[in-house]
Amino acid sequence: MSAHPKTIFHVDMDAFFVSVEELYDPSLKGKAVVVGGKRDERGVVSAASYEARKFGVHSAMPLRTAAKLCPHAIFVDGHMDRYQECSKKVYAVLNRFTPKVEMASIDEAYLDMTGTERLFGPPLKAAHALHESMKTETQLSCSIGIATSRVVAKITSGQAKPNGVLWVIPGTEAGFLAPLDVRKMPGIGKVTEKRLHELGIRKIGDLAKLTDGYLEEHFGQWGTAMAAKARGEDAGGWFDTEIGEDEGPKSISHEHTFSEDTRDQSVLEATLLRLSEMVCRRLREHRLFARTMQLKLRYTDFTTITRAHTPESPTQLDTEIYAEIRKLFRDNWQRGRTVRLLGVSTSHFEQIDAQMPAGTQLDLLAPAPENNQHQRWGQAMATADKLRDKFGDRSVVLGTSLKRNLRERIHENPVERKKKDNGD
DNA sequence: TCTGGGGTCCTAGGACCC
DNA sequence: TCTGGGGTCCTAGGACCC
Repeated sequence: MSAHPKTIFHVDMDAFFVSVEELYDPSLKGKAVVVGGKRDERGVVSAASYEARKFGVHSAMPLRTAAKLCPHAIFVDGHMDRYQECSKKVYAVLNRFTPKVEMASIDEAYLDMTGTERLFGPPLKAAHALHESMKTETQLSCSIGIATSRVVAKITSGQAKPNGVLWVIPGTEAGFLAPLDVRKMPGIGKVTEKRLHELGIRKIGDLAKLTDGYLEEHFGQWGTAMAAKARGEDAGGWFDTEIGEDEGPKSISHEHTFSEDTRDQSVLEATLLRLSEMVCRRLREHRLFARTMQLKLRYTDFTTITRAHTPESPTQLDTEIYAEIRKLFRDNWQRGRTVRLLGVSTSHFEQIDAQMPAGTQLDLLAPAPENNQHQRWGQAMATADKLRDKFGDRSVVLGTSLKRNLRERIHENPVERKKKDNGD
């Protein structure tokens, strides 16, 4: 332990999706509520109220299972836009306590509160003030874990749930962690838990006792990191990074599970077009250009494949991304085999500053003749995005001439175009 | 019980280069 | 010509998280 331990808060919203739904429909309060879809739909539970949890319902459980366990539960669809809105309000509250905030997901955040004593007093006092502000300003309750590392803070907030504040006094980390099941450790899931159990390791304390050598032998690099975490240290990887650096997304994806499996090529390709458009729209919102495009394909029997391609030049154009995705699909789909899910993912981003005078950076990305086209299409798509924002996704479809044009470009053979670009 | 959708990180192998 | 070793990029799959 260093001479000046850090003070890390992990703030975790209680039953976030359910609580937000209750804000919109107060009659849900105190009832068994399941967020994620209708009781007879294909899908899983996104969140369950504490009342529903009493019946064994938990997130990631199939909706139909939840309906059997808790027949009187109220099933509601998720509303990501609402959760996103509330998440922003949560962030605003946190940001008043320290600029070193990092949203780890839509409903949880890490705060580096080191050195804020003069402003907010000792950790517990600061945490209670934060807890109070959160309640009054968002009408939502949270739990707060306080510790000297991210790992321990995260585990602590879990122990504090619901609606609690818990502080692990510096120096007592190992003792606090020792009696907990290994499963409580972030990063240890079903599979690793089973492997640890087979080795007779059940508690975090068991883990902390083992030598680095033993763990590395069985789990590689991950093993030594686990041992350090069991002692309460943020050992390498993401946990070791400073709090508050916003790095932007590393991948952007959309996927869709059909309500009924299909082998209809036109349906499958229309879905891929839609997913490509959704992905591209978000690329443009983030002003990102992607190099790697990945297709995900899940058959009825749940076997899943991913196929990726990384061309030289990055893009954010629907036409180009769809053309790649469709090629990957046609090359890899076993024709006639029914499909359960399709997904489109992009990664390997390069950011191109929109303020830059037109034609400087872009020249590097596309050969001269293609370049103007490129820019015009970029502008056209951005305009379409704006229209959709104004009038809604459903009501505004690409105009017919634009659409025809789009179709023509999609049907261009991408391989032929590439050859031309290279001057072959 | 018949298994969503959005992400992150890690591993392992092959290609390719020096 | 009978083969080393390291680094980097790419791909595929999988564990894990909310």
